[in-house]
Amino acid sequence: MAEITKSYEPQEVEKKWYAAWMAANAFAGKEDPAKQPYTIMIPPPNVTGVLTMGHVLNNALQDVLIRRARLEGKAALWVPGTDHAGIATQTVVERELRKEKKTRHDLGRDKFLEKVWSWREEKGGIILKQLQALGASCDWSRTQFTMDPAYSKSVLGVFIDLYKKGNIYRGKRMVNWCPVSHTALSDEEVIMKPTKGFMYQVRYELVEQPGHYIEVKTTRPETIPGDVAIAVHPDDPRYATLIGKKVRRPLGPVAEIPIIADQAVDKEFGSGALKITPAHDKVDYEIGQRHKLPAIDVLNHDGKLNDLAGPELAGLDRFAGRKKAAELLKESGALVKEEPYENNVGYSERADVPIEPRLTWQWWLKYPRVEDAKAAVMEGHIKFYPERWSKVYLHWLENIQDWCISRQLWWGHRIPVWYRKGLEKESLTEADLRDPTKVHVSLEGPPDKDNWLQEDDVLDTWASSWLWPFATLGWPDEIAMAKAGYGYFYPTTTLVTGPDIIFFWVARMIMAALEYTHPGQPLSQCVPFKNVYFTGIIRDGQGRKMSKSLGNSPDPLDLIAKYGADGLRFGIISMAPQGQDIRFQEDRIESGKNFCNKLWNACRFRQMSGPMSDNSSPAKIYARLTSEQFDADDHAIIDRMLATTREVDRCFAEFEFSAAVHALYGFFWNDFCDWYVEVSKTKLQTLELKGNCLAIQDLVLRQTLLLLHPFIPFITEELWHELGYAGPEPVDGGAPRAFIEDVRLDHASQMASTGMLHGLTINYEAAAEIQRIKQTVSLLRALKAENGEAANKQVEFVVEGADRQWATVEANLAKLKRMLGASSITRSTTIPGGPVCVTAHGSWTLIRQLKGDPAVERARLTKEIEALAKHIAGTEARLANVTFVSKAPPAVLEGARKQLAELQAKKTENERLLAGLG
RNA sequence: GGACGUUUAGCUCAGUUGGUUAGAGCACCUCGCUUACACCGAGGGUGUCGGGGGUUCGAGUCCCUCAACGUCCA
Repeated sequence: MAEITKSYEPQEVEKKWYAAWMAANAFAGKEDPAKQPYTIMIPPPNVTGVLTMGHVLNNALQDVLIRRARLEGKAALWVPGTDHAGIATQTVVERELRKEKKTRHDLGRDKFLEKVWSWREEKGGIILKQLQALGASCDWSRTQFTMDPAYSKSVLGVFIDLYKKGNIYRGKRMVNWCPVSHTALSDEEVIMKPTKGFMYQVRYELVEQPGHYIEVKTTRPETIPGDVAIAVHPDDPRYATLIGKKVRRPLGPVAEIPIIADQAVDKEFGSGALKITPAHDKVDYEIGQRHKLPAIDVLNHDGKLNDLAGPELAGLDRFAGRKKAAELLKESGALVKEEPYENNVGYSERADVPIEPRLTWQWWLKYPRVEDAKAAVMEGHIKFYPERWSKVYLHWLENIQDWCISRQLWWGHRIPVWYRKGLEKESLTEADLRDPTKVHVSLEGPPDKDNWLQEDDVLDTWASSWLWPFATLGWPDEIAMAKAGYGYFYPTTTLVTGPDIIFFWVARMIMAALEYTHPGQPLSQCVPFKNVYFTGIIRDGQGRKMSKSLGNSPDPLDLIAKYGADGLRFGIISMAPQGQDIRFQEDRIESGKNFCNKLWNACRFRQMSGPMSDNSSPAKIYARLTSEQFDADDHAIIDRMLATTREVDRCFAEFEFSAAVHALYGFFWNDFCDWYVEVSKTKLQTLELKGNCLAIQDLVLRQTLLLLHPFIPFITEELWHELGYAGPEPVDGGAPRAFIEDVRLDHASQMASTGMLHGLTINYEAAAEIQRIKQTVSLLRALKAENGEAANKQVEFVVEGADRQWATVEANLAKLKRMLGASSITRSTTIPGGPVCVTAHGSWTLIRQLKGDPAVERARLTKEIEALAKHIAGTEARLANVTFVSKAPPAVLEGARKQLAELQAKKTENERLLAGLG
C-alpha cells in the first residue's frame, strides 16, 4: 500500500468517492423487511436556485442523519427534488424576456411556458449537482419535480377532491395583490415592514353646512377618489349630529358621500373620523359591506391609477399619484397638514414592493384537518426540535384563515376548472359553480373542450409542495406507490427545515397528510414525518441575514474548493447549535479543514508506525489485542472512546449535531492525538509492546472513522480503505468491494459488551490514574516554560516523594520522559534546590546549570500557597456551615472533604519547600 | 400590543436535571520544524456570567422585575 500524502488534498478524494458511491448505487433506498426504515424528503429547493449557505447546513444535516441511519443498519431513503417555485421562476424568465424588450403576453401562454420549460431544462439541475459536491447521499434515481406529470396529477387530484368536498370555493374578496407580479398572494407571502411616509390631514366640506369641515387622516391620499363614505364611531359626541349628513369628496370626480356610524372606527385615532375606501383597504371593505356601500377601484392591476381617479391622476403610478394628490389637495385648500409618518406596510415577499389590498375573484381553501393537525403535535406523534416551535405552530392553527390558492401566473398547475363558453365568469353564483352544465371540474377536462374555457389561474406553489412527503412516493397511484415503497417508507422519519416556513410548508404538509394518507388509521400512521428539526438561520458576521443584494453570502462552492466538502460540513455543523441562529465565521470552516488534516495525519502516522495487520473486522482487531500488556493509557483511551461513543449516541437521540462534532473533535484531537499517540511513541520502540499498541490504535481509529463518517463522509471513506477496514481491495485497482456504510456502527453499550466478549475489561482505576499523570505533566511542562526551557529541550528532573508516588512514576517512566522532554527523572530524598513544583506524584525539581534566583522561587511558591489558602478557606467555611453539612447530599459532602484534604496536603508541601529555600 | 429567543473571555459561542477554582474554537503573546501533522506541538486568561431583587446550605443554571438586541404574530 502506498504511503498517503503529507497533507489531505480533498479534491481528488471527493470526486473519486462520489463517483464510486454512485456507480455502486450506494444511495438507493431499498425496502428490506429485516431492517427499520429511515426516510427523509428533501425540502425541495427552487428549480432555478443555486446553493446557499442555508442549503449547505440544511442538507449537510440531512446527509448526516441518513448516513448515520445506514451505519446503524437501517434502510435509509433520502428523496431529492426541486420545486417549480411559481412566482420566482416566472419572474426570472420574464426578466430574461425583458432584455429582448418583450413581455410574456407578447409570446402568449403556450410559447411562454415552452420558454420556462427550456429554461428549467437548462438551469434546473444546477442545485442538485451542487448538492452532490457537498456529498449529499440522496437516492438520485427518485429525483422529483413538482411539475412532473405524476406529481401534477396528484396536485390536481387533490384540488378536485377538496372542491368536491366543499373545502374549495371561488369568491370575490380582498386579497394581497402584488402590482409587480400581477397576482394575488397569500397572507404568508406578505412581509410587514415599518415604512417611512407621510400622514396627510385632509378636510371634507359638509354639504349641508358649507364652510364647515370634517377632518380625516390618511397615508394614501391618492385613494380619495375611491372614497364612498366618512365613518365615525356611533358613540362619538363630536359627530353625533353629523351622522347621516353628507360631505364633498375633495379629490377626483365630484361626488357627495355620506357620513356613517360604525363600531369599527377608533375614536382615539386622529380626529376620530375615517375615510372609507372599500376597494383599497380591508377594514374599509368590511365597513362598506355592512353599510352596503359600493367599492370604487381606482387602481389598475399594475398599481397605476385609472380613470375613476379623475383626469389629473389617471395613468400615474400609485406613488407618483400620491404626490400629485397631495399637491392637488394643497392647491384646493383641502390639505390641512402633512407630516412625516412611519407605519407598517405589507410588502410582497418576492417582488419586495408594497402590496395592494385588492378586490378580486380568487379560489380559496378551507383547510382540512385543522384539529387533527394540532393534536398530532400536542400528542407527540410529531416532535419538534427545538420544542418551542410547536407553540408558534399551534398559535397559527388557532387563528387559521382560509388560504388563497389561486395565482394569476402561467407557470404552475393550471386549475382544472372549465367554464362553459358564453358565461360571465365574474357573475357565477355558488349554485352555478356546482352546476356541471356550467362549470366542469376534472383532471381530463370536458370531452367537448371547444365549448369550454379553462380557468386561467394556476395554484399557489405551496398548494403543490404540501403533498411532498407522500406524492414523492407515488401517491395516489397504487402501482407507483407499491414501486416506491410507500407502505414501507411512509410516514417519513425526519424533516429538516427552517422555522421560517412553518406556516408555508410544515403545517400545510401535516394537514394534507392527515387528510390523504392511511385513511382510517390512527394519527401516528398518517403524519407525514415523526420529527421536525428546525435549523437556525445563517447570518453574516454582523448578524444580518444573508442575501444576494447585500452580497454577504459566501459561495459554498468556493468554500468547498478552499476547504473541501468535509471541511465545510464539519465547520458549519460545529457552529450551529440546536435552535440558535448562526453567525457565519469562515475560520470555523478552516478549523473543519484542519480537523480533516489532523485525522489524515493521525492515520498516516499509524501507517508509518508499522505494517497494517488484518483490520477487516472488529473480531480480527480484538484478536490482536493482548490484554495482559494493557497499561493505564490503553485503559484510559478505550474508556474515553466508549464515553465519546455514548455521547454521540445521545446527541443523535436529541438532535444535537454541533455537540456531537465537538465531542468527537475533543476526543480525537486531545485524548487520542495529543496524548495517546504521543505516549504510543515510546511503546512502539519496544518490539513486544508494539503489536498490542497498534491494535489499540486500529480499534480507536476504526471507531472514530465510523462516528465521524456521517459528518465528513469523503475523508473517512478514503481512510477506511487506506487502513484496511474495508478488507482486501481489488488487486486490479477496480471498484472497491465494500464501503464504510456497509458495516454496522454499534452503540456504546453494544461496543462495551463486544469488548467484554473478547476479554477486554476496562480498569477504571488505571484510567483515573492517567488523569492525574496528565495533570502532573501539565504542571511540569509549565514549570519548564516558566523557566525559559523550550518544550523539546531535554532536562533533568529530581523527584522527592513517597514510595507510592515514586512507584507510579517508575511504572510510567518512559512515557513521562517523552511527554516532559526529560533526559532523566531520578528519585531523591532531598530537595536539591531550583525551580520546584508540587504534584500528585511528589515534588519535582527542575535541574538547571544556573540555579534559579531564590527570590523568584520564593515569590512563586508564596503565590501558590496564597491561592491554595484562599481555596482552603472557602472549602472550610462551607464544611463549617451546619446547614450545608446537614442538607447537602453525602456525595457532595464527601467530595468537599476529600478536596480539602488534598488542598491542605499540597499547601503543606509547598510550605515545606518554601522553608527549605531558607 | 402579544409570543418567543438572545445577553457568559477581545470575537463567535458551549455550559445536560442547581453542587469543586465557569469552558471551547478563533484571535493574541512566548518558545519550539522533537522520527504523523507548522493545516502542527508546548505554555500563557485579570470574565461585575446584561442590571436589580428573590428562593436555597449552595444560583451562570430556578422564580420575579427592568433594560438592550433579534425574530414571529397582530
